Amino acid sequence: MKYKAIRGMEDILPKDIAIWQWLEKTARMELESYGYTEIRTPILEDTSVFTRSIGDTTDIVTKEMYTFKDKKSRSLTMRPEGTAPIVRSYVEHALSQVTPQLKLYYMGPMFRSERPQKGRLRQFHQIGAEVIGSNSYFADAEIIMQVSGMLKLFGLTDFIIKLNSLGCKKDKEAFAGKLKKYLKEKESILCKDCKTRIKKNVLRVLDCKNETCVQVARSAPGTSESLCTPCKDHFDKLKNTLTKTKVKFKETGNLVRGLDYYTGTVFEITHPSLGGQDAIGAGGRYDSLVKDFGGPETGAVGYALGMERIILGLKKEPKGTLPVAYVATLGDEAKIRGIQIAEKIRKEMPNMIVFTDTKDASLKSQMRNADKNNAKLVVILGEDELKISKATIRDMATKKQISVGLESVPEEIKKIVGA
RNA sequence: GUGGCUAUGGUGUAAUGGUAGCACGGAAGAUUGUGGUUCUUUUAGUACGAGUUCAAAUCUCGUUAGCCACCCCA
Repeated sequence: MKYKAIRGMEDILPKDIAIWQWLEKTARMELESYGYTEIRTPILEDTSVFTRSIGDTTDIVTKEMYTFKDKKSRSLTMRPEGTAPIVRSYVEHALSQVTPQLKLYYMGPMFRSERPQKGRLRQFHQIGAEVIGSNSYFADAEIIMQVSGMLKLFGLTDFIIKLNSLGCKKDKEAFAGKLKKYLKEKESILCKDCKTRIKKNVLRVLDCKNETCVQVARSAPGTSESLCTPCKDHFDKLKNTLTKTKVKFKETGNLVRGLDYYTGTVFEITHPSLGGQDAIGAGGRYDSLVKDFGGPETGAVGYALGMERIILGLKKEPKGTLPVAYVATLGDEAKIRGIQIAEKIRKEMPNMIVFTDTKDASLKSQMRNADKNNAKLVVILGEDELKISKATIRDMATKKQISVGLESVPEEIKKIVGA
């Protein structure tokens, strides 16, 4: 086997495509019913789009990005996530001038050069949504409600929405300072990773899995204590709204996101059946990002779902239900007529899949092929039929065959299918 | 990125260092124009590269890839 797909990048084969298409279709319908419209941004961006927004000390930026130079020595990066490019686009095209509030969704491949595992690829796919232009807790509530409903629509049941608030930029900084101070005192008993985290990304110490670190974190100052009054109010109202609208969530004080741009509300959706990579989605508020990109002060919330992980959590796969017809032909003359008849059936019945023989195979093997493709009926066209200008239609289930005029084949098929 | 486990036809599996076999799948056929069951035939493999040995799927090393844990994350 000489050629292989690049490590961590997978082909989605025909046998698996149905679930992908179904997921995409369902997500589109659901998101559009909430007033979201799709946005498509390029896969390549100027590297600084990500370094500035995600944070240049975060792991995503320091070791996981596919970054390279183009022929003119510009540093380009394959998008590791969807929010930063959207905000870039939002500011570039001054979309804040078009409408005060914009609801956007996207779906497509993202790239991160991590060590692949189950549920973790280097090219993976996300579905995401962003509400740009609202500071209100209600935007947070609606987006969480929406994602929760959509996951249920996908057929996922036992997911958990973890919820926390990091507070506004000031709160976040104050909290980081407080935490840093506290951890410095305990530094000697922390694990190696956490020691570097104190310098690079203090908040992450809170969700370290090391036992002593967990204990240290338990008595550390929590995010909730350092929220300013408006932030606390925002968070309380959000929780209240979710409770009243019966969206289940779990307040998780040590939930911290890995991307620097998050402020205020953060949430993470996990699914227990997925093992190590159990986060199927995550999101939060990023109120200063639009401004960081040079736009106006704009509140925004969003989330992203990992499609591969959702598929792993799904139990049943949907099956295609379109009826199938197979046009079996024998001889050159019949082949031509067969192609024409197939065309006619397709035109009159757009919801039917019509196969024709493309190999000049024997009738036997054409029948076999028809069966393999789950054909409901076969139109047989051979020399005998041509002589009398008729075609034979065989109902595969009942084995009944009828002889009909060439012109009326589509009509007869309609009768059999019951359309 | 670190550590561990693994690698045999398309898929799932077998082979004390000594003939790579089985099942499923694919293809063709079973008196020449009719599918699903059955039967026959056929197809296709030791991930890659070195080494040890008379002899390697099997032992050693390297590479690559997958899985698991960590890291991180969707």
